Amino acid sequence: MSVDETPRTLADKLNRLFQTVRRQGDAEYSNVAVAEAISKGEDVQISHTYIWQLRTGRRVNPTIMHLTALAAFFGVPVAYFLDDAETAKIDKDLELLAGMRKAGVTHIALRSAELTQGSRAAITEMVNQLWKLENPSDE
Amino acid sequence: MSVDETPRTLADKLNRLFQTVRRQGDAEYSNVAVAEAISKGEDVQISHTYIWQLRTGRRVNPTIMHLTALAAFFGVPVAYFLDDAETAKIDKDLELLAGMRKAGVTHIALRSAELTQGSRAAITEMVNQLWKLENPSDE
DNA sequence: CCCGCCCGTCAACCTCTGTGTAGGATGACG
DNA sequence: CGTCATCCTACACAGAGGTTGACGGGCGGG
Repeated sequence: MSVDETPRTLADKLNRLFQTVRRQGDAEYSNVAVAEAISKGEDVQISHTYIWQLRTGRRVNPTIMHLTALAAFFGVPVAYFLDDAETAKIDKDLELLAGMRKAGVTHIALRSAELTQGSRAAITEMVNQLWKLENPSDE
Repeated sequence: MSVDETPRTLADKLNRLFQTVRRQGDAEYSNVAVAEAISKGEDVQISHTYIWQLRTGRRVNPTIMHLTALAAFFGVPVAYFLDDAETAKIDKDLELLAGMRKAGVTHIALRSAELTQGSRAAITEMVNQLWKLENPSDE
């Protein structure tokens, strides 16, 4: 992996962290050092062997416990290890909610929730009418 | 866990997702349904039993593989399960959905999102008027 | 009424994550 | 050169993560 490419695999991302996050005197952390620091600082145990396996791509599917501990140690959000294409895909789903809010729908919905049955029915009916008016083709 | 508190444990968060993210006809997804959907859609396998174990807090330390699959299915970023700040933010979105459904206004909100600017403004205004009418005391 | 269907629950089981332990390389110090 | 310290590598194994299969209960339809 070249330095200026964005890391793709979990191993790459972890190695990038070792590469950039160093201790005083710019010496890279060793696997053992990180393992000890984590096992001491957090209340999570991790072995230097396992860190090595993760860095070399021999293990690729850690539990959230270990991943969070590593992220905490290096001072990055856990999402650093997970964000990529996956996140992009998910973000599209969230667009619906975001879009609704941006369109001022939140306002409508929240207040509607506090309305009486009768008023709500009236609103519903009105929305349905408008919707039909604007979407003549759909069912 | 009451509906309006932000969930703390992984089990709570997962249950919250089941509670809010539903399929058409507002029926809650069953564990089996989710397991099948994930095993089919993503290239990750997961068993309905395991989902149950996570929901009931019997297992609390899943691997990133399963966690990402679950997050993807429910349309939230993986960070929802890991980062508490992220959880709170997203939870507010989920609350909106939950509140709307409880009040029977899912219909309104979803369709409003498809309306033109003008119609939406009209609805908003109408809701505000009704709301003021029914809640004279509040600001 | 009973049959089929799907659900949540449970316990036994199997796979793979994560550990213990040790070998070989390298460098510092005497 | 010998010793010590510390690193990365390797591999077998313990145990936690995840699955399988079965049981009992609720519900709708013939």
